[in-house]
Amino acid sequence: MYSIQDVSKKTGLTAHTLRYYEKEGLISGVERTQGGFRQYTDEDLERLGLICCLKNTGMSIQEIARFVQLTREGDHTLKERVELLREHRERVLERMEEMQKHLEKVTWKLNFFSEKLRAYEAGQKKN
Amino acid sequence: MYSIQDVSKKTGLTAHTLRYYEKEGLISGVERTQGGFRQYTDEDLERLGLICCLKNTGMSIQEIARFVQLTREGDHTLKERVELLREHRERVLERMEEMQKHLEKVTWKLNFFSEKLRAYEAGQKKN
DNA sequence: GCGAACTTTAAAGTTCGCTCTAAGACAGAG
DNA sequence: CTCTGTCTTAGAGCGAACTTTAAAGTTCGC
Repeated sequence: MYSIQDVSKKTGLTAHTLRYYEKEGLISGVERTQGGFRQYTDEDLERLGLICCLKNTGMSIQEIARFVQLTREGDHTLKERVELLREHRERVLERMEEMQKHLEKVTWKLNFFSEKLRAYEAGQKKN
Repeated sequence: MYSIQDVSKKTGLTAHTLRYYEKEGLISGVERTQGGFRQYTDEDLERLGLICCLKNTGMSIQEIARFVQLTREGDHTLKERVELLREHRERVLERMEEMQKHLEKVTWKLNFFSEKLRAYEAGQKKN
């Protein structure tokens, strides 16, 4: 059992953000102490792990909430969940390809400027 | 010479966004007709191309504005520009690696659910 | 030279994903 | 017990990147 601070340290999310995620339906059913403090289980941490992966690959809070909702509904939503993940994966791959392409142009420009800089500095030295 | 609409079509940015970029210092010195309408040159389009690459790879509007500002200042800023691009490139590569890693976990989860779905559907069919 | 469609500006509004605040409850050390 | 620090909630605030609005000016086909 982990306090919200423990989980904050483990995940890198702030306690505020963890509460926010809970409010938005990203992580449901977190247990409480008799005093009302959150107590996260190892399973909660697992679930948070997937959530972070989805978020980090650019899924919106809303879509993640949708996914979590489906998970809670049980096995009859498996198909929809598979589709949701597949589509997400597809989108991410496309985005990464595009980024790759755009990064290449940046790299090209970087090399261009590097060369120009070399020439410029050579010119400076002469005077 | 291109109107703002022409450029909008060519770049995929809206006319609103183009004006916004200009206001934020991303694209400066666009010529005007006697009536005050923007007239973009091929060179402007070139510059917009790089801006889109930077933006698409996650550079903030502010940083791009900084880069453009340096460019305007002349060759003595070449070194700083090279550094700026190099750092950006480094950050992007890191981010892409991380995304790759997180996407792998998503893919793993996707396969897991696919398998579970197959089993579930097989179970359904039996009844 | 008229009217529809397009352009201009400044400024307000929107969405996302947090982030912070306030006010009160609770826990553990001494 | 009391003190200090952490927890709770609802709700306000924030920064980024647009997006929309309003009111006025311009262009162009007929």
